[in-house]
Amino acid sequence: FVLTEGLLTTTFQDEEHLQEVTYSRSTGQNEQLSRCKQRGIKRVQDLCKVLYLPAVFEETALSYFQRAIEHPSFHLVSLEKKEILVGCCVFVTCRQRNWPLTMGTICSLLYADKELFASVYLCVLKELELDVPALSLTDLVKTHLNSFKLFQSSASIPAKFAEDKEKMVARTIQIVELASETWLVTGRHPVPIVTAAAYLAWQSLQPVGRLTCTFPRFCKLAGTDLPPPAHLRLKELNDILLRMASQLAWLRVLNVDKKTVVKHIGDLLQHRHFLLRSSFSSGDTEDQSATAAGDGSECSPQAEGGLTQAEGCHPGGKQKCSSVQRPLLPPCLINPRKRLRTVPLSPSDQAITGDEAISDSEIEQYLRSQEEMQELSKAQAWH
Amino acid sequence: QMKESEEIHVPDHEDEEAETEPEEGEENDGPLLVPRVKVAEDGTIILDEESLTVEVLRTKGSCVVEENDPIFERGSTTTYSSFRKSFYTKPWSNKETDMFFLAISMVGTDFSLIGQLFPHRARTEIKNKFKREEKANGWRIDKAFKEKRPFDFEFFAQLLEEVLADEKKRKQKATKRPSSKEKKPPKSRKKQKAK
Amino acid sequence: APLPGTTPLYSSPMTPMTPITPATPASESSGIVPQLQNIVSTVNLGCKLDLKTIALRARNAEYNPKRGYIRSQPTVMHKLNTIRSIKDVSGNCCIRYNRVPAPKALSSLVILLAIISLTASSYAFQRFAAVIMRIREPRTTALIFSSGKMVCTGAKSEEQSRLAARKYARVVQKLGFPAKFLDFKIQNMVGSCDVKFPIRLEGLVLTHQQFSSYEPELFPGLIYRMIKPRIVLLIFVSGKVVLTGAKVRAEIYEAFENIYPILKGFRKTT
DNA sequence: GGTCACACCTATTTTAAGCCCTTCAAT
DNA sequence: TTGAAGGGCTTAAAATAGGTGTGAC
Repeated sequence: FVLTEGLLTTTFQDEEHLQEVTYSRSTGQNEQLSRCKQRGIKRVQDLCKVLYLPAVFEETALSYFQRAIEHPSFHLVSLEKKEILVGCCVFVTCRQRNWPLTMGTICSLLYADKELFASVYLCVLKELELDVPALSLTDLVKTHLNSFKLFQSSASIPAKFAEDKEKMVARTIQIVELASETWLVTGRHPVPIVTAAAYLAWQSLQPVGRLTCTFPRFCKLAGTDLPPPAHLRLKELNDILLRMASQLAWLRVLNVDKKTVVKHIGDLLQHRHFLLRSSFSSGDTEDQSATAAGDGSECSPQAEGGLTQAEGCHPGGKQKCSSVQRPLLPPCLINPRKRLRTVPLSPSDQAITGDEAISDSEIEQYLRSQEEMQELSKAQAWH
Repeated sequence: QMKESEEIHVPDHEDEEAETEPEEGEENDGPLLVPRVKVAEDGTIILDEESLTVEVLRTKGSCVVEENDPIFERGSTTTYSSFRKSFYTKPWSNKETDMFFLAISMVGTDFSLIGQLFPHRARTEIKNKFKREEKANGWRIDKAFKEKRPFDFEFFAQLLEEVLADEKKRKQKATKRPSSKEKKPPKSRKKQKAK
Repeated sequence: APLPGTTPLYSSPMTPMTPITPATPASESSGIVPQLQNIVSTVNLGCKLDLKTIALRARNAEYNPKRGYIRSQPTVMHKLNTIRSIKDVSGNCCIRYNRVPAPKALSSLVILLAIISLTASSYAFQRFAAVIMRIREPRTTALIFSSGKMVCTGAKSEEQSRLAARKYARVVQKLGFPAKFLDFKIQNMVGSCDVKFPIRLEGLVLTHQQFSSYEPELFPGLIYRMIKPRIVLLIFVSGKVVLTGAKVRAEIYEAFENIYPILKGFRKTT
C-alpha cells in the first residue's frame, strides 16, 4: 500500500493535511517505509528554509520529492543519490518559478558532487517528464548583483567605487542581452557571463578611476567569486564592443582599444541594433557566413575524403574574418579548436563486405610465441 | 562551514613534504574527524579503520543543512562549485613517448602491463596516450606493434630511469640558467632510438 | 536512403537529387548525409572461454579480473613524498597524487589515513571481468567475456564491424577454443554531421520542450530525444549534430532529415 | 533473514563544445 | 603577471557481467 496515494494535489490545505497523515503513520506504525523518504522530506523543508524560499515553494518541492521517491526509477538508487534528489526537487521548483538558483549554489549547500547532482537532475527531468524553463539571465543578474557589496561606500569600498544598484542592474542586463545577441551565451555557464557583464557595466558607469581596477580586484571588492570562464567572456565581450565601435566615425578617430572602449559602452548600447547590423554581415547571410567561416559548403556534405583539406583551409577563412565584415557567429565557429580526428574511411575501407577471407598469418601476428610467453612470465615473476 | 572531510576520493598531495609532521589539523573540525592511528614496532601503520569509515559515511552528504545556519543569500556568491575529480596528466616528452612505443613493441596493447613499466603513470594515462597516438601518428603504433622486441623488464626500467633523470636534470638547468637554449635538439620523433 | 560514398555528388545542397528516391519530398531534403562514427555490435562465440589463457597468449589483449590488496608498509610515508601514484598488484592505479584543493586542504595525516584505508582493505579494487582485445584492421576494440559473449566497438561501417568481429573470433579459435560466430547483431550506431549554420538552442528548447533538455550549466549541447525514430541527438550552437541510439543506419538518416527543417527555424534570433 | 529484482561500479567506442587544471612561454 | 596550450572530464547510446547496494516482500 502506498501511504501517499492521492497525495499529489494542488491545494495547500490538502497537501498539508496529507503530509501530516503520512508523517505520523509512517513514524508510528510503518517505520521502515522509507526512512529515507522521511529524512528527505525534512531535508526539503530545511533546504527551502536555508534558501529563504517563499512558503509556496516548499509544497511544490515536497510534492516533486514524493513523486520522485516513489517513482520506480528511484526506488533502488543509492542513498547518496536519494539525498541529492532532495536538492533536485528544490532546484526544479525554483526554476519553474524563475527563482534564479544555480546548481553551484545548491551543490555547495548539499555538499554534493556537481556531476552527481547533474546526473540525478537530468534523470529527474527525464523520468518525471518535467518541463523546466531555462535559467533566466535577467533574473540571475538581479539576484547575483544583489550579493555584491558595491552599493554603498564603506571602509573597503571608496566612494568612487560605490555604485547605484538600479543603474548597475539595468546596464548589466543590457550587456548580457548584447552578449546573447552575439552568440556569447548559448552553451555557456551563465554565472561567468553575468560576472563579466557586471564588471563592464560598473566600469562604464564611471570610467574615471575605475578603468584601472582589474577584473580580479573588482570581484574582490564586490565580494564575489571570479569563475575562470569569466575572463574568456570578458574578452569576447570586448571584442564585440570594439567591432561595434569601429562603426562609429567619432570613435574611429579616437583609436579606441580594448581598455578605452569601455568608456563608450553607454553610446554603443544605445545604438546596439544598428551597430550590430552594420559591423557584421547582415542577418540573413548567416548562411553565407557559415560558408565563409567554415569550408566551402560544396565540399563538405559528402566528401569525407576532403576532411583534412577542409581543415587546412580554416586559417585562411579566419584571416578573412578578422579583417572586414566578419560574420556574426558563435566563438566556437570562429576559433575552432584543433582536435585530433580519426582518419576517415578510405575508399578501400568502404569496399569491405564483411565476408573477406582472413589469413592465418594475419591472425598469428596477434599471438605470442612459446618463447615470448616464457619471457613474459619470467619478467612478471621477477617483478 | 563544513569543511572537513571531502573524503573518499582521495585527493592527495605530493606537493610538499609532510613527512615531518603529524601536524595535523587542528584547524579542521572537531573532535571527530581525525581517525586514530598507531605505529607498530615494525613500523607498520595501523589505522582504526572503523572510525574513518564511519566518519566518511556520515559526512558524505547527510546533515549539512540542518546543522548550521549558513548565511547564504539568494543568488549568492559561493555558487561556482568545483568539486572536480579530474587528475592532471603530466605531458609526455619526446623521449618518454619513444619509451612508450618501445613498450608497445615489447608487450603489445596490454595497458596494465605497460603501466607497470611506467611507475609514475596510471593505466588510464597509458590508454589515453595510445588513443591519442593512434589518431595523430597511427603509423607509429602499427610499426611498434609489428616490430616485436623481447620483453626485458630490467632493461626497460633502467632505460626509463635514465631518460627521466636526464629530463629532470635538463629541466633544472633550464630553470637555473635560462640562457642556455640548448634544451634538447629536436631529434627523435622520426627515428627511434632504444636499440 | 542515400549512401554516402556512392551517391552522385550533389552540386547544390538544395537541388533535389535524381537517382535515389528519398523518404521525404525532394524539396525538403537537407542534402547532408550524416557520417557514421562508431558502431557497437555483439556476437556469441558459443563456448566458455578461459580469459587468463587468452590474455597470456594474445599480445593484443589485456585482462585484470581481480585484485589483491596492497598491504600497508612502512614505506608508505616515504612514497607519499616521492611518487605520484600507487598501484595495486595488477599495476592498476588506485590512488593518484595531485594537489590538495586549496580551500579545504586536508592534513597530510588524514590523506595518509585515507590512502592506507584504501590500500589496506576497505576499498575493493573492482576491475572489469573481460579481456580487452584490439586489432588494427579494421581498427576496433573488443570485450570478450568468459561466457563466450563478445562486444565489438569502434568500427565505422556495419561491414567493418562484422569483419572485425570475425577476426576476433579467429584469434580465439587459434588459441584453441571451439569458437563459433552466432547471432551477430549491430547494437548501436553513432553518427555526426554539420548543418553549416549556428543554432539558437534556447529557442529550440522552448518550442520543443517535450523532447529537449538544454542545461548549459551541465553540458553545452541540447539533448533531443526523438520519438520516431527513437534516436537521441546532441545539437550544438555551432550547427554540429551528433546522433546516437540507432540499430540501423536508416534511423540515423531519418532522424537527421526530421531535425533539419526544425534546426533551420532556429538559425536566427527568435 | 532470505529471496527478488533492479541499481550501478568497473570497461569499451565515438562525435560534439565547454570547463578545469597545470605548465610554460612571452611580457 | 598574464595568456595560451594541452589533456581530461562532462553528455548520449548500446551490449557485455560479477559483486554489491538497495528496499519491498
